[in-house]
Amino acid sequence: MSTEPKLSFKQQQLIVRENAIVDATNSLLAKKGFDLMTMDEVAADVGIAKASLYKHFPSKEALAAAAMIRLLENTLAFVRGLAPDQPAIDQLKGVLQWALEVRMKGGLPTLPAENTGLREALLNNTRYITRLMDLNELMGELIEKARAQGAIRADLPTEVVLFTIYARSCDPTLDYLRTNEQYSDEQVIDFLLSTCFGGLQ
Amino acid sequence: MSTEPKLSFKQQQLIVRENAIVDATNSLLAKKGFDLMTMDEVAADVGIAKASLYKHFPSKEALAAAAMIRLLENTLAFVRGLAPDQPAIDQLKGVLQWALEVRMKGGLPTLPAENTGLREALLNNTRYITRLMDLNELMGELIEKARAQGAIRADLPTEVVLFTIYARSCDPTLDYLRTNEQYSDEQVIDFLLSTCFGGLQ
DNA sequence: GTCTATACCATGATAGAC
DNA sequence: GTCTATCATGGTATAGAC
Repeated sequence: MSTEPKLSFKQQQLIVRENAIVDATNSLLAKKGFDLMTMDEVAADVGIAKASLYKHFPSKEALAAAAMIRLLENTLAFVRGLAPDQPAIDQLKGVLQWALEVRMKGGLPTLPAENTGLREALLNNTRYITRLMDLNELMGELIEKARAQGAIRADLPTEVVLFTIYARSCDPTLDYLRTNEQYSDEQVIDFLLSTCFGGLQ
Repeated sequence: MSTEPKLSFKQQQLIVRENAIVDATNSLLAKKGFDLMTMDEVAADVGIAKASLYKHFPSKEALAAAAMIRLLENTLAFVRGLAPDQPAIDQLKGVLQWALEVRMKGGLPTLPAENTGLREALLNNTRYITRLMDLNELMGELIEKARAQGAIRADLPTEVVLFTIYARSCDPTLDYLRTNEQYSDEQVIDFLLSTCFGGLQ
């Protein structure tokens, strides 16, 4: 993004360190969720003392929000990088597939769960909300384009389609099918994609 | 179920009290989730002291399990009461619709969230597991019948269909659409049912 | 079996030396 | 900015009187 060439060594070090912290947070958040993740664990995972964590991030909420914001920005970058001449419906499928692949590799679900302390914190985080609204707008345009092209049912409001795709990216079915070890990761993703867009019937 | 006619007054009182406790647990569990629900809240909601709670249920996990088991047993009763001559696909839709209506009225989602302390406790609760396996079997039979009748895609394993329906009964889309207040409860349920079985396309 | 009061512990957050 | 050591809070669970 920024093109300033000269960051002091100390500044670079700081960025690397903070990335490592967010990485650990990301992983723990995906594995245990916000409420069950402890700051002790994050610190231990990064290999620093807990007090040092608080020099970088003022609270558990802020730390988790940083991880969620990074995910959202990656998602935005992916959506902006989609081939614009591709059929809109294929672009939408590509977004969901990408989100599911991220989750398979230990990433976070796109949306925060409802019953978690994190949700309220995120709603008060303007940076997060801004990114989310940007994503909603981009996705909304794709959905309307796909509908105009006859690839999405006309009786479904844009909003319903949008939430349905978001929800599918967090679908617990992924975890259930994976613990079975009966299907490959690719198959599981195919199942989720095809049931989301094509339905069960 | 049991047909013994004579329960002492004290025993009846006990049952009523425990039902009230499970009611409160159910409601709080639906609203805040397992980790954020506190025993103080449950006690306050019922109108008894926290210590009294522990005379009825030995732990928070056991209390939450009781609520989940009651939900499972209600679900089983509903499935067993379905008209057997109805097309299997309609019976499946009926189950999902019923589960969504329960949730709308402040009930619990059918499955526990992954990242919650409750999940592990439930996996060690034989009573819960037994009920869950019973339900899985009944639903599995319905799914296979529906597939034989050509109403379910032949390329989807029974397991995938089963989990997809379960997951849909816990779908966060319901909450998101409801906070919008743009659609009636019936409309929201219709959206969820039709996207689940019919897909987005 | 209900209450009040409390033990006990996990965990988010800080103090203060280096 | 990192550490060790500590505080403060809140929440599960229990003791003991009635």
